[in-house]
Amino acid sequence: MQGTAYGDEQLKQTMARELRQRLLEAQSENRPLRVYCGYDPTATDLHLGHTITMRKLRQFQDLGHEVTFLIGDYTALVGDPSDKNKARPILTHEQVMENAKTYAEQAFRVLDKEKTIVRYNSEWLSKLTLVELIRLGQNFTIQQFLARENFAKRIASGTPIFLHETFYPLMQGYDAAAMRADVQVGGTDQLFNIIVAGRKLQEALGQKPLVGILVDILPGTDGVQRMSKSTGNIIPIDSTAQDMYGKVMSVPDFAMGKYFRLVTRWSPEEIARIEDAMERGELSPRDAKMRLAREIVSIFYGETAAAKAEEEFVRVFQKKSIPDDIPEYRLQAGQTVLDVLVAAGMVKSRSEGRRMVQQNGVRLDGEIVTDINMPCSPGILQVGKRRFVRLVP
RNA sequence: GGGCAGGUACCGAAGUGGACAAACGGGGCUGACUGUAAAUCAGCUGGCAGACGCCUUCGGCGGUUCGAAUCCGUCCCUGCCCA
Repeated sequence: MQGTAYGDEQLKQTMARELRQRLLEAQSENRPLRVYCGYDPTATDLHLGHTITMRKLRQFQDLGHEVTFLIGDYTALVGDPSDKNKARPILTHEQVMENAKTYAEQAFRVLDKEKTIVRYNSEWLSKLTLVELIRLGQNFTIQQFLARENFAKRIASGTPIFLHETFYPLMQGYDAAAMRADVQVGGTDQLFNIIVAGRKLQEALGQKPLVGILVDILPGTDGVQRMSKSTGNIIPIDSTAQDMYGKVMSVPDFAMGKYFRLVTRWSPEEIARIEDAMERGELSPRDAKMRLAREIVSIFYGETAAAKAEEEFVRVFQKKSIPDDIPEYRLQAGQTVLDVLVAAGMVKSRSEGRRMVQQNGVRLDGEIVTDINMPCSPGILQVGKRRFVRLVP
């Protein structure tokens, strides 16, 4: 149960006890536990936040249990109201499937591809009839839904709650029943969906309620809000080692503890050692964060790539030199610096390019560019701290 | 279905006939300082031109007016109260 967060000691104990029981049963029946976690493809990229549950799944997998990576192509149509203070934008099934394309592949950076079952919840949700839905709904009261903090807040602030949003927990709960799951993994925001909805529906359908494994939520690169594509604070899995290293370094110090605990392979003892050393001033927070960044990158890209990413980071940001690989842009005759900024996609518009120059944010071979109309010569063009393009004739 | 209140830029929120590309705050970006951290300070934050200026934008459409985010009509959407 390490790394879990229930926010309620009693629930944690109940779940721990049930998990033990369930393991014994499975053993005596000589079968693995059926474990799953669902991921709604509301965006294209999986990010570090998703990997917490994925690594929990991996642990089960390594212990010989049956793990399902469930793609919530149908639940994504509704949008989970759990973590939002407003309704999600409506996606079409086509958009969802487009997003889903790369989901499983990205997940295999953590999960064992050979041992993972990938399923889509449209498999059973698309066949659910209205009568069946009505029956599911009979297990819940409006009050139970309204008692949830996020709905209560929306009521208080006059923000709409659409009826279809209340279907979400039913749908997710039905997933658990359809798969006859023994264990479901999810973030703490899934408490209602897993513990209230999932378990209840399984019981209603004559199954033994599953054990919920709830893990803590990872904050994004701003250190405060949960990591989420729509907040724009994600560290994507499908990126580069350098990018991942840099993004981890940009996480505020105060959020490091969460990262230590949620996305490294470090033991609680190792984490305690690092935190003590920082506390006593023996380890600078920057160095601790570099260790963190290297650890995280090596999980996804291997130790060699992580070391390389670190070197690159030191070179570019600590020694202020230029990165190793930078995209090239072929200069055309008569182009000014401004033309190139726009043509090479370094700025969104000519106006933005002008602003960058005015604000001393543009450099050519390290020299600050002061004249937008300066004819551009080959060299390294830099915008801000991290946008580089090599200009070639 | 009825009454009332609303729909403004990425978000929140002012503006209620001209000085409005639209106050202010958040977010974002750039610069200074740094450890690509935090905090702080300064600037920028629709597009084209960058000198004047021009174009697109204030839920949609249509009107009134020399001139509309602001007035009128109509439609769509949301909240609250009533049924």
